[in-house]
Amino acid sequence: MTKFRNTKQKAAVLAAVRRAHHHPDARWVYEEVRREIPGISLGTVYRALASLTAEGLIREYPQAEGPALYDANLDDHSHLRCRRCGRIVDVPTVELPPESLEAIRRVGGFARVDQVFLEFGGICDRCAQGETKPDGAADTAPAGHNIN
Amino acid sequence: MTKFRNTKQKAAVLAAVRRAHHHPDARWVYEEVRREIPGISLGTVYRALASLTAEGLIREYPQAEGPALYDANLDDHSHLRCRRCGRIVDVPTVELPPESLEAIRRVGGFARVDQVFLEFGGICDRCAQGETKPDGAADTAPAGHNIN
DNA sequence: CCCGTAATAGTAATCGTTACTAATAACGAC
DNA sequence: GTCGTTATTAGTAACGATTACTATTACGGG
Repeated sequence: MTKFRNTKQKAAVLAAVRRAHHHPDARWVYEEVRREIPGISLGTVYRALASLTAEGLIREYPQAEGPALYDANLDDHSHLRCRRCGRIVDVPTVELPPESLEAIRRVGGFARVDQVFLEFGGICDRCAQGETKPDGAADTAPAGHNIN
Repeated sequence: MTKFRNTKQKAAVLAAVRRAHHHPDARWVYEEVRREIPGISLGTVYRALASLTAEGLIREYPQAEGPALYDANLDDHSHLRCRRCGRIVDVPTVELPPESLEAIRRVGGFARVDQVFLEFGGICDRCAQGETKPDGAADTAPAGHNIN
């Protein structure tokens, strides 16, 4: 095990991530912690976030587009993202049938398949309210599988 | 609909993606096309890939880490990635039970949930061969859900 | 209280990608 | 075929997110 030290910068970063009521990125944490420690550097925030992730105190969600997000919620959960406003909410994880994973393992020619990365996309209630008839085209559409 | 023109650069990019027997990134396509059109610029490759994606001729898979990958396989499929060597193979999509999606929609407070982003992780056969007893620690471990 | 060394502030550098510019070439009209 | 418009190009600069570097500071075990 590597040696971790408890600095006030790291503590402030952890506190900021914990009090966030969303999934903050490094920049948000930086701005937040700066109110308490004005001289902190962005690099320190990045290092603290990486360290806290390594310590298992927070989770890191690198995104396909945009900066990585951080999450103080360590419980098993998936993310549901509104492709209109980008808002992300935590939702329970969906268990995949073991036989599906076995089929995937077999057809993929793998020794084992032991990770599932799952995310959901849709339109949140708020965005659905002020919605015009023709489904706008400026939506975020990451790689994945559309249904309906 | 926007107007698309057929240039030899774009055709060469499409051909390169189609003949790739893996999921190439922009750099690979660039090097590949350069053998045919030495003067092509990397920016043109990026623009061609974006254009072809918009035309629906290829698919783009932006990744959490590293460059976006491109795929000429338009069939519905998911990706299985070896966290040792990074190799990605296509596997059939797993259908999620509609009641799970409905539960997710409800608990998330969304108007609708119509996208699922799914990826699998594991160890491919090749990497499992030359494997040392203690499960090495230098593995790629993106955000997701571990099983077992 | 002291020392080894992890962590820091500040800054430069990296990587993938997009934006900009003037020049070129597709392609529909004639 | 010729023309004109305009999408596309080559080349390069700029961008955002992140990491690397360096000298300095400060944690925390002994």
